[in-house]
Amino acid sequence: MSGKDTVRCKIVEAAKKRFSHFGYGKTTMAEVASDCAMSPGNLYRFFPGKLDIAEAIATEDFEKHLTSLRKLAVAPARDARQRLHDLLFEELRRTYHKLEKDPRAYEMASVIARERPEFANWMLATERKILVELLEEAERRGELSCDDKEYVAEMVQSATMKFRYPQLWSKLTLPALERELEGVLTLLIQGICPQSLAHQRHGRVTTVPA
Amino acid sequence: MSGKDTVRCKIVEAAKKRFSHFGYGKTTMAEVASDCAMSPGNLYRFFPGKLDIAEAIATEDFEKHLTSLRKLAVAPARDARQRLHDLLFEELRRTYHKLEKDPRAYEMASVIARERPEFANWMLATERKILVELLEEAERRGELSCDDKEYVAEMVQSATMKFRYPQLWSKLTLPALERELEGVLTLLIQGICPQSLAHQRHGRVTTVPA
DNA sequence: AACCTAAATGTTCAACAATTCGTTCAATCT
DNA sequence: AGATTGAACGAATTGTTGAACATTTAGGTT
Repeated sequence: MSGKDTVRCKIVEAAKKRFSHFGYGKTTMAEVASDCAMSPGNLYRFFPGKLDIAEAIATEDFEKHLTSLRKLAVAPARDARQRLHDLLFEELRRTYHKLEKDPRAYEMASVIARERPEFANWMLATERKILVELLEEAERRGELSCDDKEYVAEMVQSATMKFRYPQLWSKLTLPALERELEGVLTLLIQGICPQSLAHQRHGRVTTVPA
Repeated sequence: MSGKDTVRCKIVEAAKKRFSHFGYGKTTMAEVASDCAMSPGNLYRFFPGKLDIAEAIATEDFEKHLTSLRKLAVAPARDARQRLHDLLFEELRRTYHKLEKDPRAYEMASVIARERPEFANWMLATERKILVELLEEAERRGELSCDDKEYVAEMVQSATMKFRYPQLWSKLTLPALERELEGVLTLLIQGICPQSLAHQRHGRVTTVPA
């Protein structure tokens, strides 16, 4: 996205340090500017505003996250259920730990979510594409089949909403959240009624019971 | 719960009018008291505090809701999927319309949720009992079977969290929410992979594919 | 001309003051 | 004695004001 040592990148780095150390609200444009040895006004030649710097940081972080999700979605050694498990748990743990370790991240997340709802939508839609990839790969391998994968992916996201920004919606601990996610995942894969006890054993899912 | 024209009931009725007309925050204890032709101090012989009056109103309302949910959970003419559908949709529509029609209700809901988290937990647990009833009834009828019904009920609630206080977590319209809930419900009942295309047709669920 | 600065501007925010309101309780009434 | 009152207290809320801040822009520098 942004070249290595461009001015733009310098600004993002400076802001990253300030934001994570003092928080978004307590960081002034003047401080970020002086860290880059420039005047506050000059920042506006590179970013439309303060929020856009925060968005750039969030985007950079999210892109990193995405590549690891993409790997999990099509991992050769794991079956469909395991891959979905890996994906959802990676998501849960990443955001949980991020918000756990510094409450500054929480502040940034809520400011962006409030002021730039379209950004959150973009992230959701991007991750949905990965879910679709997972479903397509599963079909290719004959693990499961469903016709409208975009729709199914959307519903999976809807059902796992609670685990996306965990501490925004509940005060549950990570183990409690993991237990719930495991349960929801099982429901999503198998339905409420375990159709075939044999297949259920190893969580294997087939298109048509043998 | 509370007899018809007791003093306690008079207070609740007066508060109900004030709260829904002016909002919880803009209603003073003095006003409620004067509506009941008594002094502010006397209210405290009947309620520990202002929040407890709001809680009494919410409880009364919730109890009404509960009886209609209980009927839906064991309706004789409908199969398990339909009953779960009815239950979840009733829940969604009720709260959506309640918060739609007067934004005062929204204020009350969030004050209670913030100040009295145990109340929200109690509501969730009470509704979960109804879900368990539904599952037990389904097993009796041979519609589906699962061993730990308390656990399954908890997971169903977890997966449908988004639809419980709709406008608290998204700006979606009612039709959009209904479409999503329908999709999540299907996933929960059938799992991602439709095991038997024949059974899937009418959304019928059986314990073991014939 | 491209790049940057620094002062100007209008908005946001925090600290403080004033007021209102929930709650208590000593006094009053029945 | 038990029920009720209403003045009194402190917590919370509101209103206000001044400083701090994000953003703009008129200039200066190379």
